[in-house]
This record gives sequence, structure tokens and C-alpha cells, in this order.
Amino acid sequence: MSPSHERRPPVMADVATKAGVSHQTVSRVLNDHPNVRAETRARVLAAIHELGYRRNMVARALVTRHTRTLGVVSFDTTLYGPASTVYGIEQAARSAGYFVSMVSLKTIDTAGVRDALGYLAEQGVDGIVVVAPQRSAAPALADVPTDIPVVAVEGGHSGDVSVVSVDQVHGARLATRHLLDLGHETVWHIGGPPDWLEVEGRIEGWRDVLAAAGRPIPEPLPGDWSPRSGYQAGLRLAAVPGITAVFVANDQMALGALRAFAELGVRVPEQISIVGFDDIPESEFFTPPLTTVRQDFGAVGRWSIELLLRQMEAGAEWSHERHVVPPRFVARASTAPVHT
Amino acid sequence: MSPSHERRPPVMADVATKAGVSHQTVSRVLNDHPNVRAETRARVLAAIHELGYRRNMVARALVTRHTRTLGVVSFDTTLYGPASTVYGIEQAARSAGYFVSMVSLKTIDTAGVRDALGYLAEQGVDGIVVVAPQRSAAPALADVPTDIPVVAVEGGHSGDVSVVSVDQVHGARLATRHLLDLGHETVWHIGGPPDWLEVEGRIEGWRDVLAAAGRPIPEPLPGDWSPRSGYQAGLRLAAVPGITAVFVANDQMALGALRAFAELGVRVPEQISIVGFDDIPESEFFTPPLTTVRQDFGAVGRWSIELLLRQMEAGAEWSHERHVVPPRFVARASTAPVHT
DNA sequence: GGAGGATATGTGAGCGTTAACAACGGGGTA
DNA sequence: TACCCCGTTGTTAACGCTCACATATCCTCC
Repeated sequence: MSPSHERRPPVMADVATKAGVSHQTVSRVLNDHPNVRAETRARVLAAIHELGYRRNMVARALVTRHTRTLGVVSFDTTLYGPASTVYGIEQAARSAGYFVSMVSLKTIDTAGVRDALGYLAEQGVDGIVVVAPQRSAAPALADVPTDIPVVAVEGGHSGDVSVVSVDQVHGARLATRHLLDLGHETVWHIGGPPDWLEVEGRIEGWRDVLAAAGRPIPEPLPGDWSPRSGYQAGLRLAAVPGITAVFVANDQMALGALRAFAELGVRVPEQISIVGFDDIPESEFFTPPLTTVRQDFGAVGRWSIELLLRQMEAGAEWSHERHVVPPRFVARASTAPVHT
Repeated sequence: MSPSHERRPPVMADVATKAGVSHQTVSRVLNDHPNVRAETRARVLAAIHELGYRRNMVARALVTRHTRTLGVVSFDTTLYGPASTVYGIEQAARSAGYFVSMVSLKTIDTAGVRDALGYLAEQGVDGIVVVAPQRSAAPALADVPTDIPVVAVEGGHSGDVSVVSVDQVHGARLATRHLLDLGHETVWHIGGPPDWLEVEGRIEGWRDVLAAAGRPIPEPLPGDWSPRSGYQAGLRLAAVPGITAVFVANDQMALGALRAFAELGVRVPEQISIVGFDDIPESEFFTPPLTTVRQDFGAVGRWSIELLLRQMEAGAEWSHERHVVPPRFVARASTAPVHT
């Protein structure tokens, strides 16, 4: 007699017995094979329902060699950018029938990314998206197991993987040009952490426009994305004589700068104009509402899945692709014509 | 002759052959079994390294009946609260040796949560954390497959699953009492979406304190967590004669309200005091810096894993547990004694 | 009316791992 | 010397599913 107290969940064979068919027929029903008589299908479905049967995807994965799971490696998903991107990835993946296995890195370094990729590979994910926009993540992408497709978000220019990114240079140009058009003599810059690839792009675009217009190019102030670092930079900038315009590398730091100026009695935009970057949902309600450059993180996420799926279909004869999502300038109340 | 162009990744048997041992010995090395001679272990390790062998976790999971993967069902991970909680979950899970498979729901309804739980169960996750703080998520938790442990974050009081939550009532009491202590006659409230369980708790705590002090209890204004809804509520509140204090159910809406007051020339905190909820990283840099109630989302995430792991260890003889994370009042510049 | 092609179902093997048990060799003890 | 035990290794059988193939059943057409 079998010990009924330690009953395992039903398997395909149980369903088969109950429906009076072979396990293979059950499999066919589950996989929507065309050649199953309607009456048989109904009987199988009934048995499945009655037994509360659930297919064991692990066993399935073992034989098909596909887990229908994608891996995502990301850095600090507490930040709005990564969080939104990952959200876009997850939605797109699920609507394509894939699960998402997440690894959030708390510190970013080559070894960490390499480990994460290794774990994911062991898990048998069918593809991987790496949202690790720091330069130090790039080397790890180079020696990823070749048999598994990888897409990088904001990844370096290492030609070995597909990349989805926002055109940071263009975004920075829009911001800077807007300020020059307003009559500002030059534009100061509060940058992000130097290791981030996006930071470079934003500096490049900003510097380009200034150089093309023959304006002085001030030394960028360092920041770390946090409002506090923006606040500190703001405190320093307020002391710069003749300053009238600042381009800040993200909205949180712009908020900090706004706060610093408010405390020092510097009026925005009357005395200083400020442009941010990202367009987080809060920016519209800052004091004053922030002029900024919108990044469509959702689109970035969706595109990374799009590229990944294409790559998975194509298999070996895949050539790496690149997709650039355009940023959009959003004018609000933190910028104004320079006061003459 | 074997087709060398379609070479599969090496398996345990390949390693075994190369090292001159049986595949079982390779398995023993991989699983740190004590009874393997040091010299043998070294030979196996060398073979593994040489072949670039990676263990197939899918096959392993099939026989052990454990995937070492936990499922997380969450709602809109774009929001700071859920994002931080999920981040805490992921960190805690990984440091306990588990992977995290994510499902982000874009709309929350019983069927959606039920489906997500079903998919996750099919995937063979060892446990599930549900971060779906809406009332409509609760029914789905009732009929979750009994053989898989579940922890709910901010879940209802349905005694069937373990729950981790922040003491919303207490948080709201702290906020309201602070305002009364400042001399305000009463406190208005901008609430969150009515379906959210937390919203109830905050209203309850706020109402309690007002009632205990014998103060009038104004009708709460509805919001949806977004800055915009806070802005709209702020516009309406500014028109209320004699209003001097508002308790807002989250920081984003408080930002919106701040914006509305600024536009209408109502000075904060001189004319109106505002308290928020959450303490997002930006709050400290609002204009003025926001007095608020901090929720430690990271702790919520860590505790949910803690409870889940305990439950997984205990197995059948597990009685559902409850953990409450205390909120903390954070005084800043958006509140002041009432102007007499 | 029988060949032949579709349609419907069953059978056996194998995916890569771990669990259970068997086998082998060397000490220590009686 | 014979015994047993323990540390070390090998052998075999699952785990629950899909794939490839074999078989049975039905209809159609000449």
C-alpha cells in the first residue's frame, strides 16, 4: 500500500491513467498539437482539472533545452531609471511568453557582473539583458558564454553584443542649445558618477554645443545622481560670479541644486536657469517645474527584449545590432531668457 | 563520426571521463561531499575548469525537487515603495542562495494575481512573496497551491499566509499627533487609492488621533499616489477656509500639494503645515524639505524573505507568522507651529 | 474492395542530474 | 589471521517530460 499521507502532486501519467489515454496524448493536449480528437482532448482536460494537475516545467526544460526564462542583470533597481527599464523588460518578456529572473547588483564591478552571468547561465536562461551602464561592467560582457544571447542596455561600444541605448549626446545637446538660445553666455554642468557611460555622453553633447558656439567651457562639477550631491554642487555654483545657467545630469541632482539655490535666495529661473535629465514623474512638480530631457526607459526595456528575441531566433548567424532611443526635450518653468 | 559543428556544452559524464572517475564522483565534488579524496577532487576540478563545464541546474532541480528560485509577484515596480521592497527581497534571497523570478502586474486584480501564482508554481519556485498591497489581491492568496510557502507584503488579514507589513496606523498617528502638538486645530488628509490596504491604515491612524483629541474630522481627499493627484487635491484644499495642516498619504502627492500651494501663494509651513509618508530620497530636498514618516522598505523585503525561508524549513507544521516593521517620524521644514 | 494517405494514438528512449545502494580496499581490534 | 568498519568510489535507477518512431483507425479514390 502506498503511503497516502506523503502524496506527491499528480504527474502526466496520473492524468493519462485517469483519462484512459497515454501520457503522450496528455502532452499533446497540453502543447496544442493539432492531431487530437476533440472528444479525447475534452476527456484529458477534464482529468487535468479534476486532479489539479500542473505541468512540471523543469522536466520540460530538461528535454527541450529551453527554460523560457530570460535573465536580467541590473544595478540598483531602486533608482528610477533602472527600475523603469527593468519594468519595461519584464512586461515585454512576459507578453512574449518568457519569465524573468532578476539579479540586482549592489556594487558594480567586472567580477560581480561575470558571476551574475555565470549563475544565470547555470540556471539555463534562454537569453540575458544586462542593465549595467557602468564602464566596469563592459569587460564581463566580453567573455560571456558564447552560446547564450546577450543584449546590453547603455553598454559600451564593445562590438560583441547588441546594445540598446538612449542618445545621451543628443539629449545633452538639446538641453545646452536651449539654454544658449535663451541668451545665456555659457552653461555649467553637474555630472554623474564618472564610471557611468551615460555621463560621458552627456558631457560630450554639452561640451560640443558650447565649443561650436565658441563659448567658455567651465569645469563640470562631480555628482553621484543623489539629490544631496546636487545640493552640494548647487551650493558651490551659487558662489560662481556671473553664472546664469546649469545643465544637470539628472533630475534628482537638479532637485538638490534647486534646494541649494532656494536656501541661498537665488531665484530660479530669474537668476539661474536649470535643465535636468530623465524627466522623472516628480519633475513636473518641482519648485519650479523642471525643464528637462525625457528618456523613455520603458521603450529601452521593450527594445532590449525585441533585440534579444531576434537574436535568439536567428541563432548562430546573428550579427550584433544596435538600437538608439531618441530623448525628448521638455520645456517647463526652470529656464528663462537671461536677465539683461 | 560525431558532428563536431553542433557541439553541446559538456556534461558531467564528460568531466568524469576526462578526470578518470565516475560521474557520481564529479557530482560529489560539486556538492562538497566530505568523502572525496583531496587528490581526486583536484583532478575533477581541473577537468571541470579545462572543459569549461557548468552544472545544469535544470536537471538538478528535476531530481532534487528544488529550484532554489523564489517567485516575486509585485505591482508596478516603477514606484519607489515596491521597487525598494523588491530590491530588498532580491538581495536577501540571493545572499541566502536563491534566485528571484519576477512577475510585475500592470493592473491588479484577483485573476491576475492568481495567474501569476499559477505560472510561478509551474516553474517550480520553492516559495513566493506577493507584494500586492491591494485588497483585490487578497482572494487570490486564499487558494494558492497549498504545497508552496507564501508570504504577503502588506497583505490583508486573511490568516492563511504569513504577512510582513509596516505599521501604517502608527505612522499616521505619529504624523497627525505631530501636527496637533504644533497647535493645529485639525488636520486634513489626502489619501491614496481606496483599494490599497495601506491607505486604510493611514486613514485609521489619522482619524483615531483626531477623534481622541475631540477635533473635527474632515472628509479625506482622494488621490492615486501620483504628484498630479496631490496637486489637484492641493488646489482644492487651498480654498478651504481656516485650513492649517494636511497629512498626505505619500511623498509624491505631498510634492504635488506643495506645488499647488506655491502656485497659489500659500506659504508652507507658515500658512499650512504638510506631512508626507514614505520618505523617498527626494523628500529632504523638496521646497521646503518635507516632514514625513519613513517606511523602511528594505527591511520589509528582508523580513519577507526571512519569514519565507523559515516557512520553507518548517514545512507542513508551519503556523503563519506576522512581522510588523515600525515606521519612523522624520521632522523637517514643512511643518511649523500654527500661526496665531 | 483493396491500396494509400491522412488522422489519431501508443511505445520506448533519453535529457543531465542526484539518491540509494553496492563494492572495494585498508586499518584497527579481538 | 579473521573480522568489521569506515572512507572512497562505482553502478543503477529514478525525476517528469518530449521526441522519434511504430501502430491502429478511418476515409477516399480508382
